[in-house]
Amino acid sequence: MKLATFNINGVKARAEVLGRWLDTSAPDVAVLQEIKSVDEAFPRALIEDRGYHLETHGQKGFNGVAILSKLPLHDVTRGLPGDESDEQARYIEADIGETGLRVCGLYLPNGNPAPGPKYDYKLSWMERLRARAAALIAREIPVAFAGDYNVIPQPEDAARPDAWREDALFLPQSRAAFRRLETMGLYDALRLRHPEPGLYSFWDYQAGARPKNDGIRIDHWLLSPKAADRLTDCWIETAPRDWEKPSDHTPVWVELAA
DNA sequence: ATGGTAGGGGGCCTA
Repeated sequence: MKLATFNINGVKARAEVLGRWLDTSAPDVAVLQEIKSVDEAFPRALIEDRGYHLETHGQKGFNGVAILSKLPLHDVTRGLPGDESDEQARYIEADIGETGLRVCGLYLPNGNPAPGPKYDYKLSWMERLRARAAALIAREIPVAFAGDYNVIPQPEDAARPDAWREDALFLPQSRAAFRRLETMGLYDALRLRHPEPGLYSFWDYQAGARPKNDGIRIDHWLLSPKAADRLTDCWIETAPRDWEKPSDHTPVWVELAA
């Protein structure tokens, strides 16, 4: 079973890219971030006409996540538990068919400028994610947390780490919170298979970042022990970043044994 | 040190 995470940066602006990607790469499951659409305006036919089940958690203007799957989606949860006052649409969970796998799609807050209230929100959101992960890991089921974490875990995850030293994506507290997810028993799938530097999932639209390969790795799959046991491969699909009218992110994949 | 690009919504915010 092949699963991908893809920050598409606007589902309506990305209809052509998304359709082409589903047709050619054919994920069994995909989580999408930054759909930037309310649920009623989501172009469902784009997904459903290709044989996918679809669950969305959108809001007006920005943020918004979705999960699509060839197998039916069960027990869908919208919103990250832990703060009833949080109205930002950044999190969705669902069980995949009868596989026993639970997939969590997340769009972690950017956090800039730091310090400030946006950075405080990022760190508190990461603490809520840690608590949610602990609750799901305690069930001893395979769980996969995938999405745009807006965290550069290590210097080798950026072409120019020094340019990010003061950025919320690379500040020590952000990296420590990400490491905390790993030390509690979640595995960074890409690093289980690929220790080499220079693997990126995001290139800014500005300043020719893509042709210069001035990228960062911020889209991740974190796997619970039982999900990591099923991992057979993990890779970054760079081609869609070079298609016409691309997202600034590109898909990151895992293959899990059924 | 600045500005460079993109999407969405509506005359600016977020990234």
